[in-house]
Amino acid sequence: MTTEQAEASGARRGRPPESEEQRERRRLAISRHAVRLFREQGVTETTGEQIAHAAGVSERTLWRLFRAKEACVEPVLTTSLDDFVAVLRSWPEHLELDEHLRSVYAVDLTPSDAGTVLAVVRLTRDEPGLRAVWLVLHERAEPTIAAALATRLGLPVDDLDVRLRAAAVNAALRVLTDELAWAVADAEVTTAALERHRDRLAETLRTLTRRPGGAR
Amino acid sequence: MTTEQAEASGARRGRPPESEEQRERRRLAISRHAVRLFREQGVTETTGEQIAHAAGVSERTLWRLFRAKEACVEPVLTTSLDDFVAVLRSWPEHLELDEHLRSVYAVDLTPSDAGTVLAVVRLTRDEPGLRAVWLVLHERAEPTIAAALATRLGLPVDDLDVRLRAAAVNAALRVLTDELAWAVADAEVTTAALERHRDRLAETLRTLTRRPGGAR
DNA sequence: GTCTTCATGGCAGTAACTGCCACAAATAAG
DNA sequence: CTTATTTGTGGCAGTTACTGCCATGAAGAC
Repeated sequence: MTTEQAEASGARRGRPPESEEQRERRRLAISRHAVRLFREQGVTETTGEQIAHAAGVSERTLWRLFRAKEACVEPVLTTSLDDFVAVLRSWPEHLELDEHLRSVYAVDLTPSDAGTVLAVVRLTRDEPGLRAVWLVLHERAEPTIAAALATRLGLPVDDLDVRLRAAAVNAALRVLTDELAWAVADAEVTTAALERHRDRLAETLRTLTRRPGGAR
Repeated sequence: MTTEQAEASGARRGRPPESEEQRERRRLAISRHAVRLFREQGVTETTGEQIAHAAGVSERTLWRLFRAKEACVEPVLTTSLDDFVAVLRSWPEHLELDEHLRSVYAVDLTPSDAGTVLAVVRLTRDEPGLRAVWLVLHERAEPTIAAALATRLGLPVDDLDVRLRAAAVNAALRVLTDELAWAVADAEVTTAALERHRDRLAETLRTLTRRPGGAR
């Protein structure tokens, strides 16, 4: 039996590959260790060996899970973006985005990780490598934002207007998350701060996501 | 005479430091070599040693001028952003931004470098390191954009609304430049393509930069 | 049990930088 | 001109961030 046939029929024979979710969970666990070390001693002062050791994994597998040292913060940072994207996906037809946001977007960030995410965002100000990761992650989320807007506006996903709106939404999310990160500084993340953040976001997105022509 | 006194009085004593413009010109010259090599053989296949040798400089001084291999494309890429920022700075009070753009923004890009810049932008699609540089450069231009908008709107530069608009303008510029880069592909950059680009940019920025309240 | 596939860790190697130092270049003062 | 002073340059050693290769263990199907 050739390999192609084995793949064609669902007949799997050896050890099954690790599930995507499991892999992501492992990456997230390592990511937390990396973030802690980066906060404690700075990025350049933290070596890959230290991260690997702290996470209880060999340096070799660390480089298999992350292409670069700075990429170790990706899983923590994406929790924030994923939450926002999830809200977009659940956007019902009969609501404007700002209304939907105010109703379901309780926290913008998984509460348990909110402080950690915002701490990393603050780190990105002085660590150029981390800033680059933050920006790349944001841009990576843009097609998903565009997809949501496209269905909403009844336009193709690659429509230029859709992409421009998605980029604007994305930029607003970035600026406001930065603002939130520095507003809370190193203090505890309060519900009030998160609500203020959510309301500002809703207000900004309201004008960006309206259907052209005004009336529904 | 102590050092502080020497600095306080303008009495300089040794070899004068290189001017900022001269340094930038040298960086740009090296940048063109790096871009050529990156296009010919890919980023990972190009070593710092090759770039340094091609530019006629030692590897040591290459690393003094650029913090990382990927940063070698910065000077070429910034020519494009600088042109746009220059237009913003010359924005007169009596015009809307789209009108101003259509009147002075002849090419968006220094003609001599337009093709090179757009080639690098296309490279950023598959080279994550270069994409990160492109995004970081864009964000670095944001405060300048915000400053122009702030004077225009009569608001402080750190005002949140100003920063949000600047980010949106910035995002639009990025999306449209990407679009232009792929529209022209590897063909010669035509005037028609550049005009279409400029008009789309003007159209998009029109709504983003209007003074609130409608009437002038 | 065997066979197959997948993940890990170790080890060697390369490339990307950094620190240090000696030297050349450029200018002012004597 | 010589001397003193400051700045840029190149060479070399050293560290760190990775990559390729291989042997080994783990997790299933048969």
